[in-house]
Amino acid sequence: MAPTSTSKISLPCGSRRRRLVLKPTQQGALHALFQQNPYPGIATRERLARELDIPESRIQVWFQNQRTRQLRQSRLGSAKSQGQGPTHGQEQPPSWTQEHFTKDGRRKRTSISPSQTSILLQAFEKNRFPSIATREHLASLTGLPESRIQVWFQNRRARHPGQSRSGPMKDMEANPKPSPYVRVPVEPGLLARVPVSSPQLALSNTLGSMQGFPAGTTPVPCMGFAPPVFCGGPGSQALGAMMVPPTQGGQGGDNFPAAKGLRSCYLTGPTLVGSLFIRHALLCPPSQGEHQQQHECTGMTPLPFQDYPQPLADNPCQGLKEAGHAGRNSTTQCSGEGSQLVIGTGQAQDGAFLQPAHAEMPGWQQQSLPTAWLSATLNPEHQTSAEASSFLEELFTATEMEEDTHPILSGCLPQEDPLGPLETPLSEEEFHTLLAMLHDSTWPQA
DNA sequence: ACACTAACCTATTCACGAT
DNA sequence: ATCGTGAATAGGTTAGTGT
Repeated sequence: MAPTSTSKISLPCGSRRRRLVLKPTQQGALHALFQQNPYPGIATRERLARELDIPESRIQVWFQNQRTRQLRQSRLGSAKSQGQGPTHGQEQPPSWTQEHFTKDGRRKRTSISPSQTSILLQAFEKNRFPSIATREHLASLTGLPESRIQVWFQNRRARHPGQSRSGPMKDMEANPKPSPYVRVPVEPGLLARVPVSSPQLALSNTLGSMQGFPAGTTPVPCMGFAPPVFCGGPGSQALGAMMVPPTQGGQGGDNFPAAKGLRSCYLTGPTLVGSLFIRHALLCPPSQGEHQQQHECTGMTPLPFQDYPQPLADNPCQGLKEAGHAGRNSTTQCSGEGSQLVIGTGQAQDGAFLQPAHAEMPGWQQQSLPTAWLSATLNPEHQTSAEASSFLEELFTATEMEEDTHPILSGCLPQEDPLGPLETPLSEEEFHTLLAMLHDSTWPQA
C-alpha cells in the first residue's frame, strides 16, 4: 500500500510489526552487554529495556539474532582460517556457548487464565498466524503482553499442528474471506441483521480502505482493526472493539492526528452477552503515566441505538480530536459519518484488563538507576509512549485492513439491504457464526 | 542491486505448576 | 512422577532499511 503523503514512517506490510531502527547508542549498549553475556536473563533484558527504551521482547529478539550472527560468522571464520583460533573482530570467541554464562533467570511463568485462553483459542482457530495488529488487539483483550501472545501462538502451533503447516501464507489461504454481510445479534428490539454496507451501521467486516470513492463523497468509513468480537460459549464474556477512521483525505492515519493518542479500551459495564452495540465510540486519551489502566475507560453504558448523537455536520470526529488532548480520565463518543465505532460487551476478566495493553513498554519514570556505562551512552530524551501512541495509527493504515475492505467499498455493495428489515435476535448458533465471520474478516489475506 | 538485520518462523528442549 | 504448557534456544526465512 502506498504510504500517505504526510507519513515518513514506513508501515508494516500487513502482518509484521514495524521494523525497529536502533540508534547507534542503543546498538552500542547492546553490543557492550552482548560481550559480557550473550544470554541475558529476564532481569537483564528488562533493565536494558528500561534504559534503552526498547521493548523487552525486542531486546530478546536482538540477542537471538545476534547470537545467530555471531555463530554463523565464527563458523565461517573457522572454516576459512582452518582452525587458527577466534576470528578477530568478533565480540565473542567462536566457542562460546550458553553454559559459559550464568543465566540470571527466566521470565516468570505467565499464568493464563481460562478466559484468556478462551480468547486466544478462538483467535487461533481462525488464524494460526495473527498479524501484529491482531496480536496487539489480543493483548488488549486479554491483558497479556503482546510478546506472550506471540509465544503462545508459537507453542500452540507446535503442539497442535493444523491443516496448514507451511506457514502464514498457506494458513491464510485456508481462511477465505467471508461474505461482506454479517448477521448481527442484538438486544431484543434493536437492529438485528446488518449489512456492513449500511451507512447506519458500518460494522467492521473490516473495512477500512478509503479507496474507490469519488471526490466529494463521504463514504462510510469502516475499519476494523482486529477481530471485533471474541466470545466464548454461553455465559462467557463477549468482548470486542472496532474503530472506524474518519474519511478525511482518504486515509485514516496521518490525516487524523488524534489517532496517535488514542487507544481502544473495553467495556466493563453491563454485561450483554450475545449483543453488540453499534455506533458506539469509546476512545481513551493517550496514556500520560506509566500505565493507563483499563478502569479509566469504564463506566460507559451502551445507549439505545436511537440515542446516539447525530453526525456533526462539519466535523463528525471533532470529539475524537478533542479526546486526543483531553485529560486521562475522559472518554469521548463520536458517531455518525466518519465516526469511530466500538463494539463491546462484557466485563473485566480476572482483572486482566487492569494490565496495560503495552505492558512491555519501558517506563523511565519508574526505572532503577541506570548503570554508569549505559547512562553515558544514552540519549537523555526518551519518548516512552511513542510506540504506544502509534498503536491506532498503525492499525488505521495497516495494509491488511485496506485490502480487506476494498471489495466492500469499491462497488460490490448492494443498494439496499437484501436481508430485509429488523428481525428478532439470532439464535446462539447464528450468533457464533457471526462471530466467526466477524473474526475472519479481519485476518490478512494472501 | 545488494548487504545487513529486525521480525518471524519451526523444531526442540527446559522448566514450572497443577494433579 | 506425570502432564500440560510457558519460556528459551538454534537456526532458517522474510522483508524493511541503508548504501
